[in-house]
Amino acid sequence: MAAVTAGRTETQPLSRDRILDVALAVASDEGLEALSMRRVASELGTGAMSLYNHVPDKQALLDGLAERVLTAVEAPSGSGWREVATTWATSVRRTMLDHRRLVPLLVTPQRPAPLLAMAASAVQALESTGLSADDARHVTRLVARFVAGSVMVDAASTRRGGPPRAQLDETFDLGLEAMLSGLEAQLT
Amino acid sequence: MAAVTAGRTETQPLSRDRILDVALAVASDEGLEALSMRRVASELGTGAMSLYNHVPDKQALLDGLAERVLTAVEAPSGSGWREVATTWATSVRRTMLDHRRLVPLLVTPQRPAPLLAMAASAVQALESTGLSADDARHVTRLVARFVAGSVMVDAASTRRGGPPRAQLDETFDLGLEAMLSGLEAQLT
DNA sequence: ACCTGAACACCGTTCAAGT
DNA sequence: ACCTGAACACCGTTCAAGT
Repeated sequence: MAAVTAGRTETQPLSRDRILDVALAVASDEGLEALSMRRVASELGTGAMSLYNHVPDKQALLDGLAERVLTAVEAPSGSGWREVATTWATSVRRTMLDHRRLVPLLVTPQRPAPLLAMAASAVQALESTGLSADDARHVTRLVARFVAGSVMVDAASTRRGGPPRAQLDETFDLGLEAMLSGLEAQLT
Repeated sequence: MAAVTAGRTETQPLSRDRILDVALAVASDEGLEALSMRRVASELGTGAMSLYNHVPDKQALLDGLAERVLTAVEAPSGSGWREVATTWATSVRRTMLDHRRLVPLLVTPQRPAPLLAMAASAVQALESTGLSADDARHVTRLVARFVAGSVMVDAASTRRGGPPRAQLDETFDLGLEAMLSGLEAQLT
């Protein structure tokens, strides 16, 4: 909301960054349905067409939004593969739930989904703990699926008056633990 | 495609069922982006407003579509809880992947997501195998999350030239097995 | 070069008028 | 009662005209 108000100041020049700032504020406050080129432009005190000097089209704006949000995911760390997988999964989930209304954009089955793009770094981190390339891919693939589903469900249920966040966190932690224990038996 | 063509026959009266038939055909063939009230109406040889005599609004049409697709999910069966969980998860995934382009609608974090609605029947089936109510809910919650994430990822990757379906199936089966083995240790 | 108003081809839905 | 055309308030984007 603060960002939206700041966006109304008409002195600063238009830029991709300022456009993304406003787009993020609108989508966070009012949801993806409210995010239109015309709306972002009017928030910036200009016409829709002015945005096209800084962004090729709306899809590119959405991609930029997803990319910006996901830079907050911390690099996976830890010495054991389970620890690496856990910190990665937890960080991805926390980041996405920090932007509940953007979740469909972050997990969507369009384009090279950002979630899958991040998978490469997870695979690498897992390999550095001693896992084989095959095992690292296997673990990443399945953890990513569980995280994606959890984020969808959790974002949906916190929007309505679902269970408290603490309970969703606990369910996630238990599920991740179960998945990792089960995977351990499948490693070569 | 066949349904769309059949829809052009202008003799039959309009009905919710015929509208859903056409909507399903359009969305399956051309994706959810192509699905509009005006498009469905024109496919039926009438104007957009005629649809509103049988469907309150577009959201209700989408809900009807999701509901219709998900009736194909088989009732979970089996004597042990693992077998019940496996048949349910597999049936939900297969049904959703039979309608790849509808997946965002089926797993979306809006409204009482149909996936969660179906969860109640899974909980009941699990309880009938001897699981406690708490355990049945725990297993259902986590399996549903894994299934939702898997379907999102699988629908996205088969749309592009991703890995063959057989490999995605195997990844899913292994992941489900891992999840269930891990959950087994958490049961009371 | 960068910007932008008018215009085009769409949306979902309200409303009033038809049968 | 059921149906539906015109109209309203929106979309994203092209194109031509401005600076």
